[in-house]
Amino acid sequence: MPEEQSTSRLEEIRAGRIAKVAKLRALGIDPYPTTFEGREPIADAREQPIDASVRVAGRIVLWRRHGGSTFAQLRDESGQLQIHLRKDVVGEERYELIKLLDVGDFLGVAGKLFTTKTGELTVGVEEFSILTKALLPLPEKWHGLTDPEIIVRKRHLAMIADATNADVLKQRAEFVRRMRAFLDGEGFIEVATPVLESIPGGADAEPFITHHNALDTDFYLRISLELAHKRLIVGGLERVYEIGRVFRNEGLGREHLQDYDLLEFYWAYADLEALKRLVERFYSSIIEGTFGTLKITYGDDELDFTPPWPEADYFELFRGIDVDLHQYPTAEALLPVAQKLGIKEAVSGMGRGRLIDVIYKRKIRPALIRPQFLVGHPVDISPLAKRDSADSSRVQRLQVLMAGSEVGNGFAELNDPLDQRERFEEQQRLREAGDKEAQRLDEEFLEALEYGMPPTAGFGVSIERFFMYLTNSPTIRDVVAFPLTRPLE
RNA sequence: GGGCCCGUAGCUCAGCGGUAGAGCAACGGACUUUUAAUCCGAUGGUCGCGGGUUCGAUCCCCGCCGGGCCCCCCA
Repeated sequence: MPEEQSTSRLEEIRAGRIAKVAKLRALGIDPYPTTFEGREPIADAREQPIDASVRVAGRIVLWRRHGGSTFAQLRDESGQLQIHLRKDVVGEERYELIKLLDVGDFLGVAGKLFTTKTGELTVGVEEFSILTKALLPLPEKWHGLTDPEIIVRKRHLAMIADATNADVLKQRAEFVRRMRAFLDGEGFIEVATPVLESIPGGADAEPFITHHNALDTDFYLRISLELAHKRLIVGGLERVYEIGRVFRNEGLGREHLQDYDLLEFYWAYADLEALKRLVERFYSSIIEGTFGTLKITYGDDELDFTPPWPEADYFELFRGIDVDLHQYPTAEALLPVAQKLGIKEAVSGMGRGRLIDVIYKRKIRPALIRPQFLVGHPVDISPLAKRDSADSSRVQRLQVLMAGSEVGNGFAELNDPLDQRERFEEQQRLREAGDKEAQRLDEEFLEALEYGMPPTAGFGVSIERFFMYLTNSPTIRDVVAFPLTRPLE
């Protein structure tokens, strides 16, 4: 006697639904018709008066059969509406078809609005037609999906189970739309620059490597947009911006992705003060436009973006932890200070910039909660920014901070080609000393600067990072449709 | 890359050395205004994968795979 074939529940359900598809076809009904003429969004239908005829379509998300009468919930992108099917209205033969329907299927219905005795707005269905037969069952109606792995790997399913997944994506679209609208309104033009680069530049990060077959050459995926934009400024454009995907070969974490959308803009003949005022107006516009307020809640914190924002000075903050950066002009001098502060990742061989950066990120940044500018960074951590004319160890730079995190970075762009070359050479030395994220010397960029770049202010912000904080999302993956996952098998 | 935790039915979860359970969904039936509808019935499992210990492993041990949180890196 042969072993009974083990069939999983899922396979049984799927087989049962495929059989229903066949039954529908046998009855001359197409389970996958092309359209449903004259449909209106459910949200619009809900605005209609009682007794109005409506024609709506959507996914069946709830299904309650009571013999000769059946209630169901239909959901489209705009909303959800109850429908009521009655044997005596649609006819016995049509009513039998509901046995071939399942939660998850798409249905189109026409009928008149009424209110049930419990007060729920409902379509009294006169006609209905199946629009799409689903083969796989939906998650459980009460608890929905909670498995974080499925939520990330099968976002489409998570969106069906919980529409707030889709709401975040819609809100992000609005946020980005307002970014463009603001910058367009300020006379910036949107440009597109290459994703594949010979030398990745403009940021401290490890790149991804890819290969071009026809040229038989390796290329890097860009880590920022900066250098290409400055070449456009050299070329004569005065206000440019781009919203583009960048790629950084780094670890994953609650506020880190390996690919994300960076907004950068570059503004010729503007200085740091002008940039601050523009950034305040820009953030006010996109935040208030998208969320209807400038007061944002993140975790336990109330964050108010109403300008003008307070300003914190980089060197002052260090003095606040009893470190005068001017007293430690070299890495060797600074290292014992970092170690005394208990920063375990401070080791010999690190450059001065890295040491300063790690002290800042460990001891200072976590306390910068309210929206504010951070200004006056050391030149060591800002190889592309113009020096402060009053103190050449510092640069004309601003960062936007909120909730202990960076949500914006800009500076007066370094346009002295000889100084830029020296900064790159210093970065080069750091690379050779083992700093994988030190920047690379880009001859083409240096040559462009030698043709002359007007005084320029530039600014960049990670859209996902910023948006994560604005939406009070616990992790950055929550604001991305399909975050990277390890492949299965 | 390191530390801790998790993986049982399509989904949400119990069980934790002795023949694998519940709710929802699905299947058959009753029910023409329900709201997680209700009621009756019958199903459904390589207990992530591979080794080991044991008379016996979903359970204990080791390894692997996938995931989460915290570090590291970074916006």
